[in-house]
Parts: sequence; structure tokens; C-alpha cells
Amino acid sequence: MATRADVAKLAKVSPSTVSYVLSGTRSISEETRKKVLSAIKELDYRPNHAAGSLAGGRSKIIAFIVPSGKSGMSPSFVEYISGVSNAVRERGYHLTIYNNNEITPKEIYHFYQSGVLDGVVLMEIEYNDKRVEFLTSRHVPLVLIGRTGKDDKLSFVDRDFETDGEAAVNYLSKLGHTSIALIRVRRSEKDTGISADIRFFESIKKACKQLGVTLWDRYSENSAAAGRETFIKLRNEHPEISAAITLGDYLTFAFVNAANEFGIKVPKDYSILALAIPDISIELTWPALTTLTVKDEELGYNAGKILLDRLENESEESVHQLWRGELVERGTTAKKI
Amino acid sequence: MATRADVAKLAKVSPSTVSYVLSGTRSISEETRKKVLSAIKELDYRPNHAAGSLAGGRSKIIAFIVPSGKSGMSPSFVEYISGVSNAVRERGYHLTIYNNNEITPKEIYHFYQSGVLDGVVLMEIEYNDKRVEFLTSRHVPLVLIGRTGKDDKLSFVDRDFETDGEAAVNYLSKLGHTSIALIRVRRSEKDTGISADIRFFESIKKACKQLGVTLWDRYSENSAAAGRETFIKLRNEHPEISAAITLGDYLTFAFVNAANEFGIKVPKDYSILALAIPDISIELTWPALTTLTVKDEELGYNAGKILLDRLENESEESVHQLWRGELVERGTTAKKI
DNA sequence: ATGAAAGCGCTAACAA
DNA sequence: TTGTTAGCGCTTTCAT
Repeated sequence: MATRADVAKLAKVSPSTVSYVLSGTRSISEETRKKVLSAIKELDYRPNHAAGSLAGGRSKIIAFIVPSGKSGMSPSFVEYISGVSNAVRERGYHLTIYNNNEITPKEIYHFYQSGVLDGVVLMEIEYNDKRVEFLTSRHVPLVLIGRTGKDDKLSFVDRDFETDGEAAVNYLSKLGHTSIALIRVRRSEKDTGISADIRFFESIKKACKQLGVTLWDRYSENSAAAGRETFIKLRNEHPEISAAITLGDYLTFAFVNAANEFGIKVPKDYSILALAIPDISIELTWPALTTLTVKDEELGYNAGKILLDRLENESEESVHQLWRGELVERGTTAKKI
Repeated sequence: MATRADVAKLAKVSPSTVSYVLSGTRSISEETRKKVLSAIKELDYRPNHAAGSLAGGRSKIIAFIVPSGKSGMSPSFVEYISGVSNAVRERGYHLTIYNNNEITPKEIYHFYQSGVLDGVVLMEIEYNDKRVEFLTSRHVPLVLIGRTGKDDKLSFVDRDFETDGEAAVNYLSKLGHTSIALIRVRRSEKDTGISADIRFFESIKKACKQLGVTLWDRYSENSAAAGRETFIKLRNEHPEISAAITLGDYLTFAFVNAANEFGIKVPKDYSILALAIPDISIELTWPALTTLTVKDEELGYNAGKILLDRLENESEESVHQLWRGELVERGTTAKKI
């Protein structure tokens, strides 16, 4: 491969001039710029990335830590990946992916120490997130998709749970439902719960109280099997419940399927409002889901952007973005009869 | 951050000795090894990645080019990501992800030239794949998940379509189905078709001929809407068809849902056998899908491994891995009545 | 078994 | 506007 020295020689300029033409960090006469650019073209020169990193002190690599479902990463995370990926590519950065199950915060820090990565985007933040604590204490540049319990000095992109939770209850209440279930996600026995779960619960509980709606709060693993089981149990215990608000994609699909299976008509006999379904999966059930969701890809995109802004401006100011969902009525909700 | 020189000073050895302790490429006395390791620990030293790459000539970064669905990457690709990711992490490499839609083969080559990546894993290979052609002609180390029409000198990991296609037809034929449909995936009008589609078609056609089964070959985009439309049209045109073999996940879900929607009982009136569904999505429909699938994560894992073997042994021998699917009967297939 | 030293190909400060 | 030069922190060859 051609090096900068080769280009310099061919263009009859000094090596550093080649660098300056490429970086645009100092003014260059039109003449030399042309010479240099044509030499670059002729030799098909690309600056060596490692050399740049070594001299410049930054790798231009961002890491995205992706959570894992039972059998690997869950499909719903793909939209985030896509969003973050687009954000970093726009600015000439690269995106590395690590499985949350396969990597410890310590290892992430090691990668940061060794300069393989300039910053990290983290998702599925828990209310008390040890990863966040560890990485911030080590000053690893960090942006969260979600947030911890303490509204930190950290930058994050998250849903506006207060508004969305209220909107969900409002909607179902207007349809005449007075007894509803909230199905939220728990990933394991010892799971303290991700922040989204807890915040949604708080706002939904509050709204139910105000509107005189009875709320049944349930946990389910986000899998088809667990969702089905939860539905059956709930139905047996509380046949008076006529609507459910669900978090988690698989569990939601299972809810619709379980209703079908047991001859309960959705939405005539049972309304289901999904709060966390990736766009691409909305039409997967029959009938199609009524949703109140945000665009995950957009959240990912913004998380990436915020991180790069911070890295390039060296600014320490944290930014907090809250996104409101949009309610789209499809086939799984109806007036209570 | 501490550098190698700091460690050397503290351990009272030369800098290169530190490197050799770490790389294990020359014998070291137990005494100096101990001194060095404890100095490393004390200083919390991590070798600088860029410096290593620059001096050593390899970035230890592998790129995975992921295809995009309509709205970003499709969920079914997540298992591959997971597999490749695990393979590279095991060997101390890092995995970068690029969207097929957002990156040209030329850009991939640029990254290779600049040393940001040592090799590439490519998936959703077309029968005539220009990306493959371009990258091989530039000698970018490459491993395919899938394969092109010409059985190259390239390494690949792929399904054993001949065997699996035959097994699928055999199974349905034994259940008494004599008129079946094959629904395969087309991503756009001008799409020549991915290799999997074509190879499955060939083997299924052959098996049908041998067993006296009538085959109806159809294309559908892999989306819920397109799958539904395809089902309806097919049902109207050929009500005698009693079973379908499907490729593509979304389209398969839509098939089951459309049957539900129109009061056609699955599997009593209509059998559906899915050939390409990620494990995690198998239970998403009701009833759960009967499948004949391979473990995508395992394919991804092996693709990654093969690439690293090649990079580290510098061997030019290509390896061709063919994986057979496993038939698992669940709720969407039954004897024809 | 260990050390010394020549690069790897850049960035950026300094000099002209 | 351009050139010179001192690193950046390693890998690896050559010496000892």
C-alpha cells in the first residue's frame, strides 16, 4: 500500500503537506492541493488508521454494548444498532459491537485504556446500573440509551415515561376499560429491573389512581413461553381485566397468541396496547398491534451523535433527551363492551 | 495511561522484555516474568492497540457487513452477529458492524487499505455477487455466510440446500400433501435472488418431481404485508394447495396470520413448514412453527473462526462448510385429510 | 535469556 | 503558504 511519503514524493511536496491537505487544518494553495490530490488518486492512497490513532490519540471507534436475550441478542436491539451505526458512520467513525453477556465492564475499560475505543454507548440501563457506575468512575466517555435511578450528570437518550405512561392509561380509560394489567419485563430472578420498567410503572400507577382505574402489575420474562403463561394465569385469577399494557416484544406477541389460543377475541373481549415493539415487528401478530412507541432507531442515532459531539468538542456538558411515543391504533384495542 | 516503558522501568528490564512476556514469543526466566507481571498489575498497564497495529501490521478488527431490511437491519441477522462476535472475541479480535445499505464494496476496501480491518465476513450472498467479486479481486480476506453461483476458491459456511430441500418435500409428501407451494424471498424488483433461494428451489423442484408432488413457486418480499398478500392470492388461484414451504421469517409469520384471518385452520387445513426462522422467533406464531432450520449463530461462529484461522495461519486453503438443518415438528404441519 | 535499536506511518508543534 | 522534526508506543531483528 502507498504511504503518505509516496504521495509526497510524487506530488513533490513535504509529507506533512499531504496530511494538511487531507485534514484541512491549514490553508493550502490551490496549486499544491491539486498536485497532492491527483497524486493520492494515482497511488490510490489511504491514510493508515493505526498510525493516525497512535499520533492523534484517538481510535475513532465507538463501542456499543448490546444486551442478550436467551439465545443471543434480541431482535428488538437491531434498530438501536442501526441507529448508532448510522450516526457514527456519518462522522467517519467505526462501530464495534459487544455482547453484554460476553464482556465485563472491566474489559470495556481495558479496551478504553488500550485505545481500541474512544467511547461507549450503553443500553438497557438498570435502575442501579453497576456498569454505568464503574465506567463513569473511570472516566470512559459514555452515553446511555435509558437512564439510571439517579438522574446523573451523564448524557442520555430516553423515553418520556411520565407522559407516555399517562397517555396509555388515558387511552384505555377512554375506551371504557376500568381494570387493566401492566406486564413488564424481568430478565432474571435477581434482576432489580431496568429503569424503563420502573418508570413506566410509576407513571401508570399514578394515572390509574387519578382516573379510577384498577391496575394489576405483573412481571414476565420477555419470551413467548413466559408471556403465554402470564396471560393464562392472569386470566384465571382476574377474568374482570379487559385490557393489558405490555412492555417487551416477545411477551406481547405471546399475549395476542394466547388469547387466540383460548378463544378470547382480541380486541372485542380483550385489548392489548404495546409500549415497546420495534417498528418492523408491529404487523407480526394478527390482528396487528396497537402501539404507543418511539422510534428506536432514532434514539440510537441520537445517542451516537451526542457521544461524538462530546468527544469532538471535549465539552463536559451533559445532554438529556426525552422522547415521547406516538399512539397508533391498529387491531388490538377497542371499546369495552 | 501507563506505557510499556513505565512497566520496563518499574520491573527493571528492557521495554522489549515486557513485550515478550506479554506475547510469549520467546522464553523468559520465571524470575523476570514475575517481575514484569507484577509491574504490569501495579501500573494497570494495557498495551496500546494502535501502536501494536502500526508496528505489527494488523488491526485485529474484523468487519461484518449486515444486510438491511426495509427499516434497518432485520431481526433475523442478530443471531449471525452474535455468532461472529463470539468467534472473534474468543481470539482477542474486535468486531465492527456495517450496514450493507450504507457502505459500498469500495469503502470496505478503503477500510482494508487503511488497516482499520483485517478481514470481512459477508452474508446474504447473491448468486452473482458483485461485492464478493470486487473484494476478492482486491485480495481482502473474506469469508462468506452463503455462497455465490460459482463454487469459488473462497471459504464459506452455508446450508446444505440439496439435502434440506429434499427432506422438506419428503416430509410433506409423507404427510399426504401432493400440491405444495414454495414461497421464497425477493428483496426488490431487480433482485437476481440470493443464492439460498435459488439452491433451495432447485433441490425442492427435483424432489417434487421424484415424488410426484405438484410445486407452485412464488416470490414474496420478506414482510408481513407482502406475505399476507401472497397467501391470499395463492389461496384464490390454487385452493388445492394444502401445504407451503417458506423462506424468510416475516413472510412466514404473515402466512400463519393470514390463514387465521381467513378462517383457514393451521395445520388441519393447511400445513406450513418454515425453512429459515431464527430460533428465538419460532414460538412467535400460534400455533408454533414446524421448522427445518440450522442454527444461524453457529454458522456465524464458524464463519468468524474460519476467517481468523486464515488470517493467523496465512494459509490460502479455502474451507467449505455445509450445514444440514434439523426438522422439528410443532404446530403448523399435519397429515392431509 | 535479555537488551538495543530500527522502524511502522502518521499528528502537530515549531520554524521559515 | 510550506517544510522540518519530534514523538506516539509498540513489533521484531540483530546483538550479546
